[in-house]
Amino acid sequence: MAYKVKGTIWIEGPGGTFLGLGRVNLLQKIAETGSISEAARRMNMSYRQAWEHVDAMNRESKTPIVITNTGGQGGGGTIVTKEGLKALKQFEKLHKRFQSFTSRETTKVKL
Amino acid sequence: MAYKVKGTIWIEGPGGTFLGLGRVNLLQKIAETGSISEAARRMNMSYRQAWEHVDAMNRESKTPIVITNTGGQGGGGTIVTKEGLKALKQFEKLHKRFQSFTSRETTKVKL
DNA sequence: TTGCGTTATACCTGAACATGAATAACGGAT
DNA sequence: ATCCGTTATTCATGTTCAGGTATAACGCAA
Repeated sequence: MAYKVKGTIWIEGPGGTFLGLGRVNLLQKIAETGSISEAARRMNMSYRQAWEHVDAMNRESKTPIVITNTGGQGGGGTIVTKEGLKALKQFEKLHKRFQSFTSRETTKVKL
Repeated sequence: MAYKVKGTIWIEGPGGTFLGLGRVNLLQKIAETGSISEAARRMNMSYRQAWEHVDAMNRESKTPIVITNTGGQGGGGTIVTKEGLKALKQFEKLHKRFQSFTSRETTKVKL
């Protein structure tokens, strides 16, 4: 069986993508480190790209996904809200079900 | 429910993408018209892009998906093989099941 | 007031990618 | 031999996109 069913999946809000796999990974790193910069560094992602993801997520969400603080001890930081963690967990489950779907479909492909 | 689960899906061969929604639409048009050029015209796709899709499909398939003829009455043309039609139908079914999956998952999203 | 690390934003440049134009090759019909 | 519409391929160009740099704003600590 040389063929594989592959795909990508995401949750879309009224104005565009809300949550995808990349953003979920980023959210996890932010939750761990409390910092967008540090999360970006660990993922080998530019700060700018990370910030744009964060900004887009907040724009697509009624309730904030992360709360950022500028200035203060350590320069500031950002925390992932309760709603952010909830969305994160929901996407993880969705993604697992999607992975089941693709591998199940792969076994069905007869070419 | 403002959020929707969206995604894309495709069948991948050893060397890259074999069949996706765009290629399936193109295959259908080729089967109808017997011509890559005419199919491209009807889809508002450049001939080059259409030809590259066709070439890639044949490269990723053990048995040819389309057979092209250059020269002759009408300048030539291309036909979709039996295996091509089979692959086309299989992808259509896969895509329908994927659409069911995403709409089912959309109802599960609680944010 | 100065220093610090973070958030926030603008700008520039190089690379990847899509597009369109141009052209050759082909082979049956007239 | 010439014409025709198609397949097949190359080239130049334009446009989007990621990357890096640079810099301002912020607010607490010393």
